[in-house]
Amino acid sequence: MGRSADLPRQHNSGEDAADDTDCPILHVDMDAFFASVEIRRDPSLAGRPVIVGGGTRGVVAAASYRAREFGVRSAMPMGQALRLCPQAVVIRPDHAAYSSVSREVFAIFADVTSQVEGISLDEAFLDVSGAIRRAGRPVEIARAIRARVEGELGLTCSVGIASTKFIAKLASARCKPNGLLVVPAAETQAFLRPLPVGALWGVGAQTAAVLAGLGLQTVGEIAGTPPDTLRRALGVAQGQHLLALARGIDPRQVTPGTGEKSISTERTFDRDLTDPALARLELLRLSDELGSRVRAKGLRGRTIAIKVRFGDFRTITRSRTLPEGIDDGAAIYRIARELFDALGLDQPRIRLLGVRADQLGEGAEAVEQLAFDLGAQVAPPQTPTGLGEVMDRARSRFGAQALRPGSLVPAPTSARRDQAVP
DNA sequence: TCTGGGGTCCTAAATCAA
DNA sequence: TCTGTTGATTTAGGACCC
Repeated sequence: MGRSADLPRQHNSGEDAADDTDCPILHVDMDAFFASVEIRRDPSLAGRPVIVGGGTRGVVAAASYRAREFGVRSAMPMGQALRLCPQAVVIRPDHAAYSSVSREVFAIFADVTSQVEGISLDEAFLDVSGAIRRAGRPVEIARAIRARVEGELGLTCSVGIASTKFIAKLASARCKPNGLLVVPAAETQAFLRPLPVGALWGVGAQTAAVLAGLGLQTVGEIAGTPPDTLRRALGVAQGQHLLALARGIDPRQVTPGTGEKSISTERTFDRDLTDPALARLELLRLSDELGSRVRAKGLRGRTIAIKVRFGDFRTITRSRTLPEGIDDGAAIYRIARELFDALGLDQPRIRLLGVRADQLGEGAEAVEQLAFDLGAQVAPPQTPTGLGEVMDRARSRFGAQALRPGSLVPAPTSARRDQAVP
C-alpha cells in the first residue's frame, strides 16, 4: 500500500491517446485495500475516515482516502493518527478477510495472463505481452481489469502501464486512487527526471539522507552522477542499482510465484515484559504458532532465529542453523529458548519477541523421496508422524484452541478448581 | 511522534575447507 | 608441513518494502 513518497496525482486526460506500444507491464494496486474491504463489509462506513490498525502500540495499516485528507498515513503511530483525525473509525486488522478478498482479485488477474507476480495482498505485476492478441492492447486489458474488479468485487484499483516494472509501479502511484496511467516508452526519461529521489524503489529515509549529502534531490540528478560516486556512497550493489533505475533501466522480468524464503511470527506487547519466565512463555506460544504455519505449507525450516526488541527499541537477532529442517513447535521452541537463554538477560525490558524459520525446504517431498528411494514398497505415511501433525489435525477438527502446549493453557479459575477437586 | 507484522535483500565479519 | 588464497556458509545487523 502507498508507503512510498507521495507523488503528485496526475490526471491523465489522454489515456486513450497515450501510446502503449512496448508497454506490456501492468502494475495493479488496490486503493486503500484493507480500509476498502472494511467499508465494503460495513457500508455505513462509506465516506467516513476509516483507519485499519490498532493496539495501544500499533501503527496505521491502512487509511481510507477520507482519513488521508486529515494527514493520516500508513505506518503512522496510532496516537498521532488519532490526534490528526479524532473522529476516525478505528478497525482492528482482519488478515484472514483481506487474504480471502485478495484471492478473488488475483483470480481476475489469472484470467488475463499466467504471468502474474504478486507483491503483496493488494498489489501485483502483470506481463500482458502474451495476452495482447486475445485480449487487446495493454490499455484495453487494464480497463477491463479495473471494470471487473469494481463490478464483481465492489473495490477500486489503480493501474500503471509501462515498459518496465519499476516505471509501471511509479505510474500506478501517480494515478491513485481509481486511476489508469500509461507512461509511453519514449517518455520514460521525461517522466522520471523531476521525481524526488524517494520515488526510487529502495530509497527510504536513510538512503535519501545519504543522497541529500551528495546534493542529490531528484531522480534526474542521480542519473547524471558518476557511477563511482554512487558506489562509494551506497555500496556497489545499491549504487549500481539506483543508477540504473534513475536512467530508466530495469531488466527485471515479471516472475510468477516463487515460494517464500522465510516464515516468521512476532508480537509487540502492550507493556514491556520484565520477567524472563513470561518471555519464555511467549516464545513457546510464538514457536507453536510458527510450527503450525510452517507445517500448513508443507515446509521445514533449517535455520531458526529469534528477535528481541528492548524497551529502548534496540533490536537484536540470534539464529542457529541445524543439520536438518524442523517443523514442530516444541523443537522450534527448544532452539528459540536456547538462543534466548544464551543472551543472559538480566532485568530485561522486552518490547517485542519474534521467532523465524529460514532456509525452508519441503518436508513432505523429503518423505516421499525417502519412500521412493526405499523402492516404493514403503508408502508415504498416511497417518500423522509427529506431535505437531496430530495437533494440526485436532485443531482443524475442533478449533484452534483445541490443543495447546500445557503451559499455554490458562490456569483454572478457583471456581473450576473447586469443581474439579471435590 | 514514538515507532506493527509480514517479508526480501544486502553487507560484513567469522569460520572452515580445499 | 606450513602458509596464504579463495570460496562457501553461517551469523548478525540493517534498510527497505507493503
